[in-house]
Amino acid sequence: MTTVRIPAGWPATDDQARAVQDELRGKVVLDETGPPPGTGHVTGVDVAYDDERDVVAAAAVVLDAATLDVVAEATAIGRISFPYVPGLLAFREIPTVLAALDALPCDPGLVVCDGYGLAHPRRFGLASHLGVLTGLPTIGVAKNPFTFTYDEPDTPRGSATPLHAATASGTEEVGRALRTRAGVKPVFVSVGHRVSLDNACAHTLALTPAYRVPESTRRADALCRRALREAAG
DNA sequence: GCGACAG
DNA sequence: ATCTTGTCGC
Repeated sequence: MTTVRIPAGWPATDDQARAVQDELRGKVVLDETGPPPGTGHVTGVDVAYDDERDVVAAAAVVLDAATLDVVAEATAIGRISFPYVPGLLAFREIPTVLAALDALPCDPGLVVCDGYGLAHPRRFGLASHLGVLTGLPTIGVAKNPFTFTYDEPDTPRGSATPLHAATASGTEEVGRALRTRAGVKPVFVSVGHRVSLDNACAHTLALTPAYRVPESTRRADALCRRALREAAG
């Protein structure tokens, strides 16, 4: 476990945070396919909070993409760096997540985030932000549709429909509602950095042989909760 | 102006 | 995210 400080110059207001997103958005790489599913490493990252005690715990769990076995894991503890504001989630999670990733003894490979990438009010969600800061290929797999709309995918696992964002001129496809378990609420996949949407969905399916949510984020979720307990609660 | 809104 | 008991089911 490592301890982190809030970076100097970290945004203090919503306006400052939005300005950072507008500035970094141009650095997102969208013309790469990303690593093939089932090869190399896939890393899940997640964060747990104790707002009362001002503690945040992050975890990064590296899986072998072929077997989904845990290869390595790391945690980090920090102070809460930003309140939860829809559209500004990254500023609350990133400092501690970066520290957890840095503490890993091996290459993370593809990073799977618990949230959105391109599917974001300014097209720069947590997965995009983390990708730009690390240079790693990233995708976002969220459990809720946020402000976006979608048609219900067909019942079978693997079925998908477009995730739409409302724009001034109409609608824009920002991701996909993907059924990872037959007849169960879909997850919402979007591109982060250096990965195509098709590949992001293929990875998500490879990571969900048994549960709706990717094995990577399930592992990271359990680990960061444990780290938070041991650090605070 | 009011409500909704990833985690 | 987090607060929280039991309960139905494999």
